[in-house]
Amino acid sequence: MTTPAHDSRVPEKPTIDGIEDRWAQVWESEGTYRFDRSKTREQVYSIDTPPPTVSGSLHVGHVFSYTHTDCIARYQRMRGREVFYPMGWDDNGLPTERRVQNYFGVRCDPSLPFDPAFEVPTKPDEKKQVPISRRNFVELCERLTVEDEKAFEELWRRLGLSIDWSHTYQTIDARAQRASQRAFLRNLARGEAYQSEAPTLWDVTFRTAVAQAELEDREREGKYFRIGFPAADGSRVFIETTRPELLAACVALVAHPDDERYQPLFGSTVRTPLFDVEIPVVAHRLADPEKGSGIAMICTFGDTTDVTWWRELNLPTRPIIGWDGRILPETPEWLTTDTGRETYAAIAGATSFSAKERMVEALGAAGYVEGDPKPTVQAVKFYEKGDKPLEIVTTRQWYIRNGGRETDLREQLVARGSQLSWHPPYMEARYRSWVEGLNGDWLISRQRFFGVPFPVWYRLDEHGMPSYDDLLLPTEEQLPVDPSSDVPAGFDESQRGAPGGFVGDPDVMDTWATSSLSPQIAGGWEDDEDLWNRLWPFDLRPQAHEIIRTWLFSSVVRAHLEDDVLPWSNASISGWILDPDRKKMSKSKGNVVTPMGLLDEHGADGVRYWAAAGRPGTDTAFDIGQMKIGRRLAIKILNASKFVLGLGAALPTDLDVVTDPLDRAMLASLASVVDDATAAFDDYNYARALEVAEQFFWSFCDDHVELVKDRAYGGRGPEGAASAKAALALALSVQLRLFAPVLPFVTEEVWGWWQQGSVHRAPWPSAAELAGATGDPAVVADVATALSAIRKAKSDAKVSMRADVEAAVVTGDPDALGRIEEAGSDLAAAGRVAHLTFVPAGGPLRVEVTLADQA
RNA sequence: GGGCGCAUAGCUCAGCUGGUUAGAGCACCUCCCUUACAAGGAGGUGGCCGGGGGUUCGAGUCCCUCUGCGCCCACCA
Repeated sequence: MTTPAHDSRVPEKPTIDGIEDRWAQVWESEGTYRFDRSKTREQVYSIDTPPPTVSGSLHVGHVFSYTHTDCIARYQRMRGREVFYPMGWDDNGLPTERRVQNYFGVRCDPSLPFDPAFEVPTKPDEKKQVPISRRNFVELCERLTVEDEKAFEELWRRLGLSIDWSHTYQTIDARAQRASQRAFLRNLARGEAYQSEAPTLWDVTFRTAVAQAELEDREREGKYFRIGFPAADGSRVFIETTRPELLAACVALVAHPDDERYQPLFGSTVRTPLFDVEIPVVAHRLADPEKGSGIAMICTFGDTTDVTWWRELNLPTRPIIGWDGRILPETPEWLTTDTGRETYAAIAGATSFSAKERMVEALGAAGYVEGDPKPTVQAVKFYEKGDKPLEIVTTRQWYIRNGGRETDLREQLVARGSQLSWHPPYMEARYRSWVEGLNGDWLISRQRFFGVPFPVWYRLDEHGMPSYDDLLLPTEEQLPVDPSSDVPAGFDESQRGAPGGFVGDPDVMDTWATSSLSPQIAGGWEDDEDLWNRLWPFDLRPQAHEIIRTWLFSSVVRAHLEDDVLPWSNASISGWILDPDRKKMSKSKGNVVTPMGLLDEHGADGVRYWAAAGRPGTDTAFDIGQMKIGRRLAIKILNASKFVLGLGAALPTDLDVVTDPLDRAMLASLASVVDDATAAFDDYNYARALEVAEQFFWSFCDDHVELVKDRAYGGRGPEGAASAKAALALALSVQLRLFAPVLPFVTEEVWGWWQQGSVHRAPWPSAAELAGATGDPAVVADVATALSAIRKAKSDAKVSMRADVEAAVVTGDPDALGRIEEAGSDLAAAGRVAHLTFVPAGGPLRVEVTLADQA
């Protein structure tokens, strides 16, 4: 009994145009990728899908990396694992806020009351943004993200991601808020979360604190000014600084303890120019004798080194920069002289830029500046999403311990990184160097609006001042809560802000504080224990390399603290898309070439082919050419399948019908391809799996199919035909399944012509199903070589491949000749050779071709 | 300053644990409308495998070093 032979389901003119929408609909209605939650943990393969930032643009980079994960998901599914493949949307946080501001022309002013009748400006004016209440603002955020998420979903479906669309989440939705708040409360209860009033890196544009992981250095041109500080004996101590505007915040001068030039000064004091504040000269190992004059001024705070000095040397705090990045308007109390107070008045309220100009002018006029300013290029810390240098201001913030201050925890987290299987392995180095280089705990609070609020209220004392040690917390059952509208137990709304009452924490969590819980959110942690136990810990975290320090590390921290485990066993790291000029694909280019446009033009399978050809972790050039090749491969699969099935080929129930040596050799060769592809996929190397399958496929089409064509048509009797057709059908079935993870549409299309069900739920091919074919793969290679030689003779003679050959004499070593002779009649038929003879001889394989007279 | 990665045909890249004359696609040249496919097929041109040392019977493949590029990290007065 065999599968029904060729039937009318094979179309006359097959095409790949338009098959994406058709199959996407079938997969949806059939529930092809629906997660079966009756399966146990051992049967499940769970993926912690990266939630894309929906307020960002749809970019070819998305298509690239999400295709990689989909290939793995499809492979695991065919291997028989029940794949949990959810989709999340990262919609909370600053990117959305910024997009809403620009899109609608509004800005959030938390002091305004909610306006139920608010309507967005008809013409957004970026210069004059309309101030609106926090609730109005959040509603606009939600309105816009819904649109963005639709666009992403449409793209993902069109690309053929095998996601279970019944498992989606948003990082702003109630489930994500509940998980974030619950995890935070547990961190708090265990002492892993704490608040602290401390110098914090601060973005003056967004007016929020920024975490170490969100910093980036940017080169900036600056100038060193050489400034003299009057010493007690009337001499001057010269320092060099790029930030003279901070002079009023100077609390000490510092030099290296071994620096003989300055040793006599340690313990003495100098006075700040113009401000006339007496400050000590101190010693610290971090002072670099090679830099500038070897002695530096310490200000509160110019950079993070200042913070270290300030902390370790117990220096006073004299901040002059406010939350808006401007010099504080009030004259500080430590300035006591008239000149000092006048000088300060001249810079009060100024931006640091103009304050610098005014200070340089004043210092110069008073003769404190020596020489001309020296230009320099310095690396300055920026918030990665900001465009003004960060300042350091002292604020009260929430932190989670991440090993930045404790050796034990840090070592545990480094060890977690070693337990994780990295693909490719060298990516672990980025993790380790980041964790080992941490210099503080994880700052998770942001002074923003569209995020998960801290589930915390503070009791107010009789003067209406919050007591930060007296936290009022919700129970886990109450979550999620918004402390700005919800009321703590035992209070009512009238007590908000009143003496003896309460006040809500105004801050929201950093977006990483939520997305670090993506497996918990997607997997139903504490909300759906039944689901959770079938998934946790996850099998795979796919992500990009630039967020190892943020998303990957913070996720490891949360799982380590909560459950003392790794959140997943594997991490696969994708590279970037590069411009043709080897630069990271820019936003502008990404917008010109829209992902949807690429899919329209090259087909989803074509685009996926390009993506899957990029090695794991490797930055890959954006290459339309590869997409065209992929599209051609898909069309070739369609046509080759049409041919095989058009012969009436059907899957054999017993491999004994495959009697011909060439057929058996081809199947044996395919078996080793299956082994290679399987090993590659097990190693998360979709690119290699594709490569070996593709290589086999082209030679299958060019050589094997051509060789057996005549026999399959019945040219040498029914037994030979049956062997050829059975082998072709089996090879087709195996190859369709090999290609299915990368080219889901065309393989499904062909599968539908002759098989039941979806190829994507069919078993991954195994060498075992080809084990009956105990052929010699060398036969394939040798016969192909001989066929090539005959073709070359025709090509050289500039005649058609159909031209008749009078005689072909094959010479070579006896073993090879024996192998070719086994397929001699196929070779003669494919080459149209009248007399094929074999002459054993030394040396490489040769074929002497005598063409028939051309009529 | 420390670390990671990359450097193979004009272009984009394979080359797994070292083993016969180094591969693919694109591009280029020549030819072929052949009944699966002209959105195709056949054949061909093209490479001191970044430079220099070393290990080995044998190195694109391992070691050292240099150069160039990219990225990550670093306390950037």
